Amino acid sequence: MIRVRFAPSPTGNLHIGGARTALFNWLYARAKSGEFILRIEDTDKLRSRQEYVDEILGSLKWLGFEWNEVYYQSQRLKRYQECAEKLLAQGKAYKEKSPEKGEAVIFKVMPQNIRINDLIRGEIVFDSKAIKDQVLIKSDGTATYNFACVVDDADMNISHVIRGDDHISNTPKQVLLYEALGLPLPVFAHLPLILGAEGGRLSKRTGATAISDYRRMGYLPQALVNYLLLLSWAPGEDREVMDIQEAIKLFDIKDVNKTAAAFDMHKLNWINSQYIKEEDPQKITDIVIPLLIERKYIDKDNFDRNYVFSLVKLFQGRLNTLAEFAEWADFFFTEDPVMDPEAEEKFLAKDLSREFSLFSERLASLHVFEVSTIEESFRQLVKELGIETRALIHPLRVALTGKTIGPGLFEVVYYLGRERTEKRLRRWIKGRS
RNA sequence: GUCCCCAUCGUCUAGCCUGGUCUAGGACAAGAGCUUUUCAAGCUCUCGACACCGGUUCAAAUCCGGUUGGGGACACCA
Repeated sequence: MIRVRFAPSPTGNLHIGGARTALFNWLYARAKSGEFILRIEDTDKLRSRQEYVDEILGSLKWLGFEWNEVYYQSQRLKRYQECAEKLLAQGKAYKEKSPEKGEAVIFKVMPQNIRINDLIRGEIVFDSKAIKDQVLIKSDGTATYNFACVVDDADMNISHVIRGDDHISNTPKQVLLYEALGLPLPVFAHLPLILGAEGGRLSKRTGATAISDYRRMGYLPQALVNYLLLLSWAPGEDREVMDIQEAIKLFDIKDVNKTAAAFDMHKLNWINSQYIKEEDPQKITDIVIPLLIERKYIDKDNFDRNYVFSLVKLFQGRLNTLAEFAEWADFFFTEDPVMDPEAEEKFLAKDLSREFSLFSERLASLHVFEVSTIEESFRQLVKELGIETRALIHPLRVALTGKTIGPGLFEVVYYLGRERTEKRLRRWIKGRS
């Protein structure tokens, strides 16, 4: 039975790198009908925080990575001490007293070559000369990372340790501990790191950090997972946008690349836009409503869901993120549109009182107010005035929305409604009432 | 500094294992065009890479060595 684990430490939020490690573990378990175990590595009492545990668990759930079991290292201290005692008794470890800190248990590293067989990288050989004696139990009685990790992976029957590249140099230390404790070795697979856009470490500057931030920015979890999937792995046949079930069929940890990949926000945005286009507009409405409430565009207890739904359909094809919806559709929710000064200068500097009031009158006299009849009357008007369509359509859009970009004008008029349209036009009509 | 990992378009990658089918394929980005009611979408096209040097071989992106470059690790953090 394949058993893999994801072992975050709750000293920060779940970030892109961690999410990718979780994804590959979870995916491998699913692909091989194995089990995915979650282990919270909270041995550092000072830096671990409950709020981070909550954030990490929440983000994993949001991404869709359900786990079979969950463990907390803080609850297993006795077990680590027990194993340390065993090594002490066998003379493989010793105690060291330091006046400031107290007594620690330290593992004796014997000179030897250590070879590990990595599923992704093949054989790697280390000389233990470069490895110092390792602290197993700190003087506060808690276990160090490398020790707790080995004891846990063995106790939890982890068959494959899939983790980031940055753990390669921990591996020989851990192998030594497995051997000293007489425990069977798991298979190791070290994933290449994810780099920031400029090639360096992933940071706030090079691409936001926490997964919960991506959620807030209006990324769909399926899209984020799909993008992460494509970093250091390719399904072949030039496939890119693919649902997770398809990925489960095609994925194998052996096919993961060795090369680090840079995180590219552009491509994430593109994939997200593809998913937004395909997603059920009802679901998008569900996601977008809290964003609108947050901006006070709608009232939490009293809003027209159907209206929001219609607008979602209007914008769905042109969004990179759902946060953009709140940004671009703002004029549907406010009393007056926020004017873009440049757009105003360009399209509304000229006096269009006559044209605007004529259009306003035509709208008022419409028996049936719908997109097609609005368009008909507009085209008729333009014809009568003998002007170009665009000469009137752009100023109208700016007057109604404050922007030069957005959905089709007739849809805008329709969903704005007769009253609000007329009110917004009136502002630009001089000397008439 | 020591140890380890890595190296194909700006970015993600296919190809590498099992040399010839590679004047290196796809996607994102960028640029141009079509369409058009703006923006976007969509469609078409363009730009653009085997890090370098040497070796093996009839033949190297592919195998070997070195150089350079990038990344990571060297805690009583995880």
